[in-house]
Amino acid sequence: MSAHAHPDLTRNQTLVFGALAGSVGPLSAYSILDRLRGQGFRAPLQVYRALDKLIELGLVHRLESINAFVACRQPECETHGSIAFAICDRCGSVSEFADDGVTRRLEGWAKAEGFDLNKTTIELRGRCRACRVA
Amino acid sequence: MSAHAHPDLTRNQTLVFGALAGSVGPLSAYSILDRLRGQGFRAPLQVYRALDKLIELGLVHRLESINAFVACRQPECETHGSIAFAICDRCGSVSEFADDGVTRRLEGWAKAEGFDLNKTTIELRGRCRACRVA
DNA sequence: TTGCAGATGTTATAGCATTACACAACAATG
DNA sequence: CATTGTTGTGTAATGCTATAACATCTGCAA
Ligand SMILES: [Zn+2]
Ligand SMILES: [Zn+2]
Ligand SMILES: [Zn+2]
Ligand SMILES: [Zn+2]
Repeated sequence: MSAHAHPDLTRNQTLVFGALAGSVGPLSAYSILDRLRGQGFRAPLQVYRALDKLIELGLVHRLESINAFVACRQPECETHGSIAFAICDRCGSVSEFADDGVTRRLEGWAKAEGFDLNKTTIELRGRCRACRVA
Repeated sequence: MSAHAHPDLTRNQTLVFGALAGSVGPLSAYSILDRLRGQGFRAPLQVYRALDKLIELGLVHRLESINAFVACRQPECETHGSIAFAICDRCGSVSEFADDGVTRRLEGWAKAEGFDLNKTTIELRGRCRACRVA
């Protein structure tokens, strides 16, 4: 399922993570809600609260440019300073990767500018190899 | 005002760009709308349509992680493959910068993966030098 | 027992963005 | 001139994303 240990998730957190882990692509909070109505979910806040916790734990990432969420699929994700995502605009697939060279340069800029860096968002939009020809 | 030439903008485009260029920080589409009600703006679409065009022209950038927009302030912005933004979570200030090393590495990854790269989003969140101490 | 922290349930509301349709201005074509 | 196509505009309605506010419940520690 995941490259991470799951430190005692609650029921709601487990359900939300399961929805994401079982999906091939990213899901919006509202589509997660719809998938979990059968399990008793009724309001967006149930999803958002679980997502907040899962993101804090590093099990889930938020894709800022499409307002959606994915289960982490990068082994040793948190050992890297920043993570990048490549999102296919045609099929919706997401590739997660780390490039320490990119991280070093961005952290170098921050240090030089006195910017206290908290979180880095790197998202590539385009067409994946499979969709490129089509 | 700007580092760019302004190729015959329409009235609405001029007003929206003026609002952004005259603001110290980024603005949301709805706060732009509020600022332009006195000039006859009535609906969000008037703002979004102007923004679409201004972004296409490279005069304005969208900040994905805060759903807001800024006037471009980077000289020769479009000569770089990708642009990064550092956003202060306390005062809202935004620094725009280009790092060709970062661009090279991300483009390198895309080429190696066969990913047809269309747009790159790089956003740093944290505290600017001035807010870091406070 | 009491108190606290974290998680949950529910309703309402706020904030962001697009769809759909009608109309106006203008240039290019024939 | 009449036609056609393109781009911008105005307006209303709708849809999608996210949070505020308040009540309740659970488990655990003092
Ligand atoms: Zn990850
Ligand atoms: Zn694809
Ligand atoms: Zn720029
Ligand atoms: Zn600041």
